[in-house]
Amino acid sequence: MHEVKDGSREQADTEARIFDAALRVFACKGRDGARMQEIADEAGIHRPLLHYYFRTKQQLYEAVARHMFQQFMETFDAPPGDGTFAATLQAFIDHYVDTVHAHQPMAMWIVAENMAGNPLLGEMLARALATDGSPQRSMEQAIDRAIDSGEIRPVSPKQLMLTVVSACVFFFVALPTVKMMNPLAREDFDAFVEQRKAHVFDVLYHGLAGRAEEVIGV
Amino acid sequence: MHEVKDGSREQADTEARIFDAALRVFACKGRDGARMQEIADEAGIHRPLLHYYFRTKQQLYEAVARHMFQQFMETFDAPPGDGTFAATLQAFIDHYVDTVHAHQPMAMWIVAENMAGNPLLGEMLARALATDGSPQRSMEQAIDRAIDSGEIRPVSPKQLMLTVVSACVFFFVALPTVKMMNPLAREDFDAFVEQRKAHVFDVLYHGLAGRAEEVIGV
DNA sequence: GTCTATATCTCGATAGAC
DNA sequence: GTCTATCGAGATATAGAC
Repeated sequence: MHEVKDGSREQADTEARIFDAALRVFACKGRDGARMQEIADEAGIHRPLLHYYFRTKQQLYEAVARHMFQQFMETFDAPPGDGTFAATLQAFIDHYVDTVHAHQPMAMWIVAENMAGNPLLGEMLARALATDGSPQRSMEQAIDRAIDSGEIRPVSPKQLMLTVVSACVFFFVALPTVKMMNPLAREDFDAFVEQRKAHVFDVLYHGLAGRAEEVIGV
Repeated sequence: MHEVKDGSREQADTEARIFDAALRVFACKGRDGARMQEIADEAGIHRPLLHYYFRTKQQLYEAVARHMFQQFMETFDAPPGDGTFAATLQAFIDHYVDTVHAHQPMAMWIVAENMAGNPLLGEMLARALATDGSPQRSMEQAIDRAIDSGEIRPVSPKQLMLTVVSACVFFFVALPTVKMMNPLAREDFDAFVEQRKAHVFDVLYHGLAGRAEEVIGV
């Protein structure tokens, strides 16, 4: 911990660099599609070091998968709003997008795992649901309360949750296509992300039609 | 074409069965993650037949990729509505979901291709944008017109397109997770899909807040 | 057109020098 | 802890019998 090696500080944490590289490669290519060579290149080290630190590809994958699942669970831990559902929804959207933005490989890994049909994600989810209770549960309850109180119209909480999450995540797993179709996304991605958070809340909460019968001046 | 072989009609179109199997496997696992053996198993034939019909894995992949890109382009060919933007949006959502529902591997392939960062999709898209003009262009124009006419509030057309597509596609690339969190999705998927089409239109067009100042009786 | 057998190459994993 | 060299398993691709 207190060893200081002049200019070559990077080598100090080879394990972390391998882990980080594996995160990206496994997320993008999936467990079977990933190549140990590619992970080594990404980490800037030679292949045998992967085995020195993590024995096998499978063990490296599982370590990475556990980490990404933790990050996935965090996406639902939005700070509470100020009482109104509008604030709760805005906070949820902001937190969701920010978390995925900070951990893009996690989003890709979730999708890759789903598409490949690996049992690993399902097992982790089943365990999480059994212990913590459904992670997205508190948001669904907030939706129910908002409907009961009359703040929002009646909608299916599960469908709404899916819509919100879809709107917050999908563009991260289709980035090249999105950037090709939206100049802002390729020229200033951070600005695009901020615009997106605002848009998603705006269109979901207020809708496109807005208040057609709105009385001017009220 | 007119050869009739008693009970063994299945063998007639081996090539199509290989193609169809390759569609599913490449979509789920990506180009590098897919195994020729798995495709052969999925098609119910022996491995060498894959090479008899398509020479190499790469050629087989490119053939299915071209096919899936065609299907992707079709997702934007929604029938015109009856003039109102509401009808146009509803028609777009219905068509989008139905097309992806009918061609689920296509949706997974688009996402896998994006995540892997293969240049193939980018090249196909660039060519399509250069010739046909942007595929989603007509929908964006419809949004612009609806804003100008005052039918809907001003929103970014590109953000709205992304939101609509996200809401229509994402659940297909995260099916196991969605089914784990939504009983209807696993017990009656077709009913779930219909519910989803209705929900997406409803929440996007009317919004959650609805008409807060709505005057009863108007 | 379809199978069996086999050649070739890539990838994961280990041994051993430094 | 990191590199070079190499083994063995698994994957793609082909040859040749039927």
